[in-house]
Amino acid sequence: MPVRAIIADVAREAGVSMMTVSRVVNNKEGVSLETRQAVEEVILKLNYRPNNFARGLATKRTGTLGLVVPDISNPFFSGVARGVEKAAFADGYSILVCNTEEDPQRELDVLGLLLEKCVDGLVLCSSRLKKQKLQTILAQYPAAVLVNKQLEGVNVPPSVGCVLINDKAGGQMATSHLIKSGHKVIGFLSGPTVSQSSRWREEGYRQALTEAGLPYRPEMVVPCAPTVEGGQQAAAQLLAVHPEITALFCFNDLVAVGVIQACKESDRAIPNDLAIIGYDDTILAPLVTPSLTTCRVEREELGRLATGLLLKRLGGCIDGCEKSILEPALILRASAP
Amino acid sequence: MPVRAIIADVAREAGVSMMTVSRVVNNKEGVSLETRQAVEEVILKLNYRPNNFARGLATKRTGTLGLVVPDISNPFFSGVARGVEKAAFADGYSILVCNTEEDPQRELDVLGLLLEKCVDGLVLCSSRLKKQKLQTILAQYPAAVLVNKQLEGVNVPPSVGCVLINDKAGGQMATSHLIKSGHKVIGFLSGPTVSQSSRWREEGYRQALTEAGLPYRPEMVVPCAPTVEGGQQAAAQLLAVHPEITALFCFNDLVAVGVIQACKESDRAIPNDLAIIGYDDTILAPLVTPSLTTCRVEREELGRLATGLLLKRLGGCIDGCEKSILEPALILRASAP
DNA sequence: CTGTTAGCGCGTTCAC
DNA sequence: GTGAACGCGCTAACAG
Repeated sequence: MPVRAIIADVAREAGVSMMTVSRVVNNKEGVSLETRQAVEEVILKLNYRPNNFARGLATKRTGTLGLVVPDISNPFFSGVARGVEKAAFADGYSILVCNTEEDPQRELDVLGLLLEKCVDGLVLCSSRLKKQKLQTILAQYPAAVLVNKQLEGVNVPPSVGCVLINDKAGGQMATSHLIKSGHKVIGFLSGPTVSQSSRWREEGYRQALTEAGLPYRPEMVVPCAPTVEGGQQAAAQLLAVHPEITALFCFNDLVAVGVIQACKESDRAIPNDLAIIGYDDTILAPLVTPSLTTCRVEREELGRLATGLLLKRLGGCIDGCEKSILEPALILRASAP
Repeated sequence: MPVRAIIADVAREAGVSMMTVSRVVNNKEGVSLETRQAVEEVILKLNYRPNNFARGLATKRTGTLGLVVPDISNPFFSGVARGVEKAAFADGYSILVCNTEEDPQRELDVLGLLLEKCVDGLVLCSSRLKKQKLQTILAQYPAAVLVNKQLEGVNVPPSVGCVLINDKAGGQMATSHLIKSGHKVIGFLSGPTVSQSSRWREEGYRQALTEAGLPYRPEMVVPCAPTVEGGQQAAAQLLAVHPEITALFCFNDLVAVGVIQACKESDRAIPNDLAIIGYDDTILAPLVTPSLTTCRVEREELGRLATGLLLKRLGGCIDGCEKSILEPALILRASAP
């Protein structure tokens, strides 16, 4: 690796002071056109690049954002990451990505690490930390935005914002669609019991039933692992006990695919014997057979929203931008037309 | 945000010099047990965290690696990213992730940006840059590893390594499997013509045919967009012209799914009328109907390999670790049992 | 075992 | 319009 030119090299070569070079690099006023051009030539010639570290030391700004996700290989979070990266890059920031592996201790570790790296701001997705602990940590950051996790109460640092998915609306939308199609007995495979999203979706499911004058029956709501297998097992059991069910709303697309497989085994036709609605609109949804009706969550948009909020805060806007809400959209396909 | 304690604060509070604090923080020798404990207490009390920037300025090491991918939301690259992050984190590094959006200019931009951020090393996936340009840039990095791109010749900087997928073996494996199953007329939907991977897979395809004494017929190899639609169109056309084809090897799983859809339209039974093999083993493969036989590429492993190579180089090992090769594995499912 | 000195590369303050 | 001096927070090299 060739030795890198530093600002002093450029200054010497151009016969000016370091200060002048600095002004040119940062596009500041107070340099004559000729001087500026001369310096720029030397910069090109020496292939000079300012050292972001030294700059950060002097300015207290690093131009780096932290992004913490449970697992970057999960399509949901990689979609969010894309949105974050796009928005951040457009504003001159780069992002430091860390996985928590769903492990609270590791989440603590990476949060500490990002602090040492002096990120200007933080986007934290689906935190597993307790509110108390989370607040303490977030307070050390210049600014932070939580995705998919609500933090409420008097002790929330003013620098913390959040972006949420309107899961209640999603649940309601899906359930209403099934009701409008004539279904009267609708089950909900609700995913992990610890999931906040699951609760909100159930809330929407429940409200749709109530508004339509249909009974809410707790035995129609069964938790399951958020996987194909989880959906398959839960559906098989539920349908065995309650064959009167004609439609299932599912926690996510994977669960819905599991239901499709269960139907194949039990020889049920979709959507005639059983209508199915998933959640997320992953790449799977249009490709499985039959294609899946699902609630679309714009993952990139989620990342963009979060980053936008964060950048606003970094720009000085502290109040009035504490929360954004992303609305899901129902995408109709063959499994519940 | 509370003001952050710095090393001087700790030193003052503990009644020692900054140097002693530094030694404690970095677990260096030369500090008595009591002093060490006293300092550690103050560190905890003040919640002191070293500033990685200042440290980097002094040591020339930042503890940060750059990861450049075409698109982090592409499951292939997010899988790789996971592997990179895991391996990096285990060694105390964090990663700065940038997307190129398949745009060479943007690739140049992010490569420059990462240079300014003083990353210790770089993992660059599927570069679209010309060799000449790439070499010039990579030479400025302390160390770099290319994924899925070969860089050969005398001018390759010694600090550059690469990790490749044995696509020829993959193509051969898939084609041989079809031949063993009795197929004699096998087509190849080869994906984008610019793809290096595509060429290697075709090479393997060709070799398998030749070894089995079957003719290689160029008209059986048709390029297509690496998408479901691309596969569907290409398959429809190819099968219309050459109905004698009984098996298709596809550039990737998406293309294979397109072929499945084409078969549905033309009422061909899979695998009886047409056997299909995909590539990558994405999440889709086991879930579509029929499930897809495919060449699995361990994406996380790819990332781990790349990072391992990079870290070795950073550790000083310059020769003898310039190349790693990842072997794909044939996963048998219903589309070509 | 511990502290002092110097400097990493850059931007800010104030002079000229 | 330009430059010199100082400091950001930390560590390497050298003293004590």
